[in-house]
Amino acid sequence: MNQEVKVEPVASDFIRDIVEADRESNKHGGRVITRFPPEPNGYLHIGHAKSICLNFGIARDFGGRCHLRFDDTNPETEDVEYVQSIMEDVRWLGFDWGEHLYYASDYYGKLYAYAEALIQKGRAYVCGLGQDEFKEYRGVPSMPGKEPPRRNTPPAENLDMFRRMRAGEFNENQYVLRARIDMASPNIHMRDPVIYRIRKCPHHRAGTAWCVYPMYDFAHCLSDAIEGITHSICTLEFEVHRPLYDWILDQLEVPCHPQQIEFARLNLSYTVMSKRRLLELVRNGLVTGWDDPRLPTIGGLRRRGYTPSVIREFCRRIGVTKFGSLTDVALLEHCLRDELNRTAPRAMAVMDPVRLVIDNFPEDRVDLLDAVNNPEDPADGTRQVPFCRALYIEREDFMEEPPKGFFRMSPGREVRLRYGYIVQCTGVDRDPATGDIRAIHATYDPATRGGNTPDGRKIKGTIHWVSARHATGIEVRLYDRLFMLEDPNDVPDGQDYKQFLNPKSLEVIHAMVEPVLAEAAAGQRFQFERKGYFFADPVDSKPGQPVYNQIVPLRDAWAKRQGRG
RNA sequence: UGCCCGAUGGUGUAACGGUAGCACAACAGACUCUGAAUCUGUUUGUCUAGGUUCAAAUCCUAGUCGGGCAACCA
Repeated sequence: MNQEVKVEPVASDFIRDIVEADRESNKHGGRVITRFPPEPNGYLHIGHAKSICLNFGIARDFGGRCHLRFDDTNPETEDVEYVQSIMEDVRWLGFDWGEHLYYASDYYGKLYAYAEALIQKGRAYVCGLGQDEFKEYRGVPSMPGKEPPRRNTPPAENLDMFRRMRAGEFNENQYVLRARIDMASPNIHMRDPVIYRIRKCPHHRAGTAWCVYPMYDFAHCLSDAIEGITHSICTLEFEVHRPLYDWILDQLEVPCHPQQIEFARLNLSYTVMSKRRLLELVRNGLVTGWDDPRLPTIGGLRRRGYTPSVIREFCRRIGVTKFGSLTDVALLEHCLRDELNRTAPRAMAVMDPVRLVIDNFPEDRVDLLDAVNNPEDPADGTRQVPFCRALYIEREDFMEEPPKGFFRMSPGREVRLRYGYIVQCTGVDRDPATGDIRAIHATYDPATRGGNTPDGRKIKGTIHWVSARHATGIEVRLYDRLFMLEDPNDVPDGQDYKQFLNPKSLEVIHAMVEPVLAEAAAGQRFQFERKGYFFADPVDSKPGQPVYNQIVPLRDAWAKRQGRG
């Protein structure tokens, strides 16, 4: 296991209960072996993280192991590019498969032999029905299917045909190998499912060694058995496949018979999780790529500034059930704030700057003021922040005619400049043409250096600032939810989910920041005081010129109150 | 329509026949050199109808609602 992985206690769930009971009854000789079996045809997202945490977490908690197995049985859609990114993402999440890296494609030889064994038992046959006929013979859920013509062909003939399939004598789609189960089964998956098809397509690992490829249902259960998996955990849509999973293993002489257990996949509010939709957003340029910080992909979350531990904590909190739920993204954001509050150093950045001139502060004087890096972590120490006559403050922190309850800066009132001085606003300069505020004027109280009030007077408002002379302008990207609809998978009739993309999901601004932020290295996280948590983008930052991605804003009771008013 | 699965506050989850609890969210207050954090408090729940039982969120039956399944995808 990766050093970084903390062993967080995980409350039990129905799957852990099963594993625990099996271990106590010595069902699998007390062993616990799980696997995470992605198909290398797309990038991982936070839904996969749930599965990864579950499978690797169970292995860790029960002293077992978890395999990483690429379920690469479809050469047409898979690619090594995905293999690489999936391994990177799993490692980044903090999990380690050790020696146990496997590929279903490495079992092609064994799987082929199992298929021949099934034929020899009279439990599989080569079928030459065309796609339309195939459907017709299969029937529909409410009506039984009927026997395909070759269903009762003797094993020897099927064996010969299957070998010829393998030898490349037939065209794609000309023949398939089918399990011989029950054409009248109420479960469609048991109506003689296809277990091998012909594909004259090179495989990203096996090359051109094969022109017959096993189907998921055949390959998956056998791969599990070959690896000695004890608990084969998958999502709910495979529930109806379980009888087939068990049937295949029961027909063949396999090393063990793993137990398939299904759980509900993760759905997150205001985003989409399906491969198809994610791909559509990327292909149509609606996001900048697979690692767009607005996407729930692992790459996107990493780029946004999420940490592996936040994702793990989130997965721990959502639990595991068989109920198809929609998890509120607010829970994810809570996990983020909870961790970042403890770990992120603070700094000041003014996102929408307006000039503040301290009229009684000497023109050429520079005060270096001590500022606490992280009030939640005294070990993080202090830094010095330069203070001058001309500063920038947040435009929204000044109101000429403040409403009730506003306690920032307004004419005649005192406000604290964080770690600076108590200042009193004396007036504003306006653009004579537009009436816009060009600068705010104030006087400072020299006795309040550091923001202290030796006379004990209470100052309600504290605002952040930067010294105009020492500030650096940098790019900051503010993110909001990708969709305006809580559940983009459930759009009103006749409408497309893409219509509900949030046009304001990305806003690029130029902020004025204090020196520590301008000097930061890519990959560093900060809390911009009173604003939110930000991450120096590892891709676009340059030395001395970081670009910040907003990870998550701070909660804002004032904004909420305004929104309500 | 056939089969499979599910249903506990707004959301996510616990309670494994014996006091419906936790977290997020929301709301109110305290505190505060971040309108953050922290602390305190409040609101809101067992899908319906029968049955079994001293006792049902839990077991049984039926219904309702929701999800899944009819790729030579996984």
